[in-house]
Amino acid sequence: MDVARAAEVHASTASRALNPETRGVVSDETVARVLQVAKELGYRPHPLARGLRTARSLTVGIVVPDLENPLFPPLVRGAEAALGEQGYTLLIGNTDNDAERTRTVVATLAERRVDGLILATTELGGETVAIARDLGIEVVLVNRETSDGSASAIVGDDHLGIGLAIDHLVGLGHTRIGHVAGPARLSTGVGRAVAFRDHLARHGLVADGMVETADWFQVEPGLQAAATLIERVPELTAIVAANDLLAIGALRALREAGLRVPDDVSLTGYNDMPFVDVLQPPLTTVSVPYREMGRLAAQMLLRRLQGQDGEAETVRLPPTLSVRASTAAPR
Amino acid sequence: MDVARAAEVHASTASRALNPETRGVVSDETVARVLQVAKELGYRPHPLARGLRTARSLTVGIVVPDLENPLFPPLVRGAEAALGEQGYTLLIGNTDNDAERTRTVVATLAERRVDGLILATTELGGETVAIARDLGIEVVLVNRETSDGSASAIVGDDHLGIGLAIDHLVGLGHTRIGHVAGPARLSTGVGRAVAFRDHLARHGLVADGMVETADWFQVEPGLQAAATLIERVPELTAIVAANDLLAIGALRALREAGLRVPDDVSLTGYNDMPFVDVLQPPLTTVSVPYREMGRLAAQMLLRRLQGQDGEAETVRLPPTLSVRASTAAPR
DNA sequence: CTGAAAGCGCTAACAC
DNA sequence: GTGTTAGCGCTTTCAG
Repeated sequence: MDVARAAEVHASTASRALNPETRGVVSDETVARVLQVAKELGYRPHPLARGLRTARSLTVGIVVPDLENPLFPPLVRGAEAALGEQGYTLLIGNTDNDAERTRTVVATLAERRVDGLILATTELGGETVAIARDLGIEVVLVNRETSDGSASAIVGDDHLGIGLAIDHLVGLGHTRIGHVAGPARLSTGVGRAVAFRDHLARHGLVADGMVETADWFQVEPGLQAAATLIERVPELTAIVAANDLLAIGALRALREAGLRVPDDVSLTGYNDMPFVDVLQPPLTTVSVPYREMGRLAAQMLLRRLQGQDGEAETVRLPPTLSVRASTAAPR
Repeated sequence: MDVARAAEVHASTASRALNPETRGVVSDETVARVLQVAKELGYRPHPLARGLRTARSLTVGIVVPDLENPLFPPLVRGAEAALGEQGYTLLIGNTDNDAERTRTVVATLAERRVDGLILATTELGGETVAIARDLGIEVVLVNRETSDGSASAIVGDDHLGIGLAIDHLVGLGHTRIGHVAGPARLSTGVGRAVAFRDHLARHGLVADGMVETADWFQVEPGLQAAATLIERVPELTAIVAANDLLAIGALRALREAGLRVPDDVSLTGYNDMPFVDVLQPPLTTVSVPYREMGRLAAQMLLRRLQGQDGEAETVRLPPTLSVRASTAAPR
């Protein structure tokens, strides 16, 4: 260590002076000299060497199924910002929704000795979580949770979000409200469908026969499901879609059926994806604070890494409703 | 190294057997035994230790201005895929378009000893490139280039892309074509405006007075610029927007002016952002292969890291035209 | 073809 | 408060 030589101290003393944690042990004078010299020499610590010694890489991995799905970038961005503040760097892995790739990606990140892992993958048993745990890697889930709640998670409060949409529609006077649900194998699909039924019941409305399930969170399945729904229940005046892509599909189905939005049928989405505000009509949708979720997930992970392990906790962030022009009072 | 012990060879022999590059030096029999044992023991090499010794981290950083801009995720994803295939991992840094943050992010990644850097930041002198070079880090630019062409870059061929849009419109019979240009301080803004003039000239059409510049690649500035343009040139029958957001703004401006798309005025965008195909009308736009660009940037970087430095080269990828319903023959 | 020895840059345990 | 010593896990000379 050339800094040590230049400051005329031993390498270990220099190391202690450079590290805020151990700095207290060194005399103020020495600390000052070392820092001074380090600055002059433009000293940059070598994280690989440090990591080799301390078994901590100051590195966190984030695993997403599909970065091109507009839901994930804000998550990644929020996490990156929070981690950067604490001197951590973010490694990214994309799994293409493939279980096999998920395993490889997690294995790669584990091999890289990430200190922690933020998992945003969708269809994933507790399996991956267990693997990570075995390797001694802290895990925080984001936008999903394990069924047994054994892992810490940051999720949006879907029950509340669907409630916002329904309250809004009921407030406008709608009583025949349908739901284009997401796939039953995804927790978001099921959860929102359950919430839909709960909230209708709360308002004394019937949900039977008002739900049609799309088998994928995509435009085309949304179109299909919505078409089936409006054919079966022609008297409905509003549709709550389980996400924005399904809503876009529903919008098309309605248009193809000769129905106008919102004049004939009101429509709501979920997620507030970029540019749903420029659709025709601009979509009323539930806005989920994804960036904040990424941020919180990172912070929770860091807290756990800094020792305060404690119980696994699940934070459920409240969404808000972005009211736009796709909803109106029924005729 | 427990693998070595179990295989009853020296650690260095095991190391040689495990490394494909040096494997030839070891007897086939020994190689087989070591690989066998390594497999049984589930041996995973420790990249930090290796990196410490070899001064290579098998890590690449990507710097983007704003991951939430839909242009960047495909870039990152393409890069991640290509790097993963070669055993490299991707570190991500977001700069919020801030020069100061760009410096810190690059510094952090450099400190992490990334082997190479993919830079997708927009407004950036050769400064960052120079810094990285000084630190001995290979750099490849993506979606931008330095003015002097000193750094390797993968970019879209904007001149060709604008040509596709104009040829399409001219082919439909349009002769009075306007341009909503992007900001003059961005290379994409200027480049596309120049291309617009070139291609009109090629078709013997006049560009004078047909260009209006938006001062930001956003919906609102697009609306303003388009409004000004159609007021000044009411006889125009088509607008080429310099990007999709500007096109969405133009769509609104046209609608507000009581003009229908494509009946009264045809409209084209640029980038083929997610969901412009679900606009009303679906937008005809120039589709840029961003994922492919990310992929190529990563591959070019890897090639340079593997020694074949050579000259800096700029690859200009041809875009394609996605013809949708926002363009039609003039009345 | 294989073993021995050294060292990448840093930090932790142990002296003094 | 500071120096000494050792070692993280791996690769790379250098011998033999």
